[in-house]
Amino acid sequence: MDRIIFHIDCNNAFLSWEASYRVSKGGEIDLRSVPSVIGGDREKRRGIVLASSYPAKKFGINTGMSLMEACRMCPSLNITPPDYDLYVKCSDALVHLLSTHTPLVERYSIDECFADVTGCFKDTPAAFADRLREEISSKLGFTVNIGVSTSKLLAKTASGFSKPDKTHELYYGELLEKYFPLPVNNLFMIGFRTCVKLYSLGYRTIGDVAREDPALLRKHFNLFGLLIWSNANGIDHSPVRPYEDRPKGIGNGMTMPADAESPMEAYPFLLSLCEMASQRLRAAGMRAYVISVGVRTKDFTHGSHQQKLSSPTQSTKEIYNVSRLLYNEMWKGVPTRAVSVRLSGLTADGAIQMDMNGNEELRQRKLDKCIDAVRSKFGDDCLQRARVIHSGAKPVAVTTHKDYPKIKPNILNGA
DNA sequence: TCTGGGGTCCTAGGACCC
DNA sequence: TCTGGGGTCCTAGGACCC
Repeated sequence: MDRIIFHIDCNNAFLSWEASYRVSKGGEIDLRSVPSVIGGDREKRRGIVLASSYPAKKFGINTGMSLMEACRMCPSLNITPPDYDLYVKCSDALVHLLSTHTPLVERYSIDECFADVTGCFKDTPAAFADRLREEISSKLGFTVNIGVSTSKLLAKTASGFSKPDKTHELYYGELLEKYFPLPVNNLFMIGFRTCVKLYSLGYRTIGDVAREDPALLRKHFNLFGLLIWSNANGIDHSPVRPYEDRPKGIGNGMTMPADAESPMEAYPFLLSLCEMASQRLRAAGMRAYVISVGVRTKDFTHGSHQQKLSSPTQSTKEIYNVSRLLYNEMWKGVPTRAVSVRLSGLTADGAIQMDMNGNEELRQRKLDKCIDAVRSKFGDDCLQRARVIHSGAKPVAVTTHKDYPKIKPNILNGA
C-alpha cells in the first residue's frame, strides 16, 4: 500500500507567529494586514529581511533582501526584530498538534514538518489535510500549506505550489502535468550554484533533467548528479523519521558591529559565542570532540579551522582557549566581519575522565554549572564576563519567556 | 541592493597505518 | 627505503536546506 505523506509548511512563519502573538496580547495592528517585515538590527549590521507580510510582498519585498532596500521600496514599512524564543514555542506547538494524529512526525525545520498519515483517516487525503489546516488555524492561530503525496520529496514540492492556507496534491502519476514543467530551480537540492551550472548545460525545467541520461549527469556532477536525476524523476523512498533531538552539532555565529582590526578585538566576541554554544551543549547533556571556528573577512571570503580533541569537552574555558588558537591560525591581517564557533563530534555527557588535571576540570565544571544555573534563574544577561561587557559583544542569547497564545502551558512542556 | 544565523552532508587531499 | 595499494581518520572547503 502506498504511504500518504503530508508536508506542513507554516505560511510566513516568523511574521504570522509574531502577528498572532501581538494580536492575542491586544496589539492594535495585525502585522499581516500592513506592509511589515521581521528583520534584524540595521545598526548592528544584521539588516536583512527574515519574513515579510503579503502587503509588503506587493512592494516587491522578499526574504533575504537588505532592510535598507526594503525601506526604499516601502518607506512606511513596519520593522519588527525577531523573537526566536517565541518561534520555537510555536514550532513545538505545531509538532505537538500533529503528534495527536500520528506518531510519525518529523520536524524538518522550525517552520516545516513531515507527517506520515497513512491509515489516519477514512475519507480522502485532501479532505483530511483540509481538516488539519482548519484545526491548526483555530487552535494555534496561524495558517499552513499542506502538500500531499506518497513521498516526502513530492509532498514538499506540492506544499510550495501556491500560498497561503492551501492544500495541494502531487502524485507520482501526475509528474508530467504538475512537476516536469516547473523551472529547474524548483527542484529540491538545486541552489544557486547548481542552477547556474544546469542552465549553462541547457537544462531549463525539471523534465529536462528527468529525461536526461543519469550517466551524463553523473559525469558533470558526480554522485550529486544521480541525486539530481532521481529527485527530478520524483523518486524518494525516505521514511518520515520522528523528531530526533540529538543534534549533530551546536554552533553560534555573529556579525560584529564593526570589523575587528586585530585578534584582540575579536576575542570578546569569540568568548561570547563560546559561552552561548557551550551552554547549549551542557543543556543538551552532551560533550564535543571537535571545535571549529569560522571567519568571514571584510571582503566576504570565508574560512574555517577545526581541532579534534583527544577527549570530549563541555567546558567554556577549554572551548574558548582552543577557539582562540584556531582564530589565530587564520588571522592574516585582514579585518574580520563575522565569527562563528561550532561544536561537533557530539557524545552523551558521561562520567568525566580523571587525568592529571582532574581537579582543575572538576573545578571548571562546577563553575560552568553554577553560571548556567544562575542564568537560567535570573536571565542570561544577569551574569557577564568582564571582557564581554565593555566590548559591545552581545551577551549570551537573551531569552524571553513568553507563552504562546492559545496553547496551554502543559502542552508546551509536554511536547 | 554591500549580503543573517542555524544547521546538514559531501568531497578532495594529506597523514598515517598495514 | 622512495616504492604499491588499500583503508581510515582528519581537515578545509563547498554545496545545500530553512
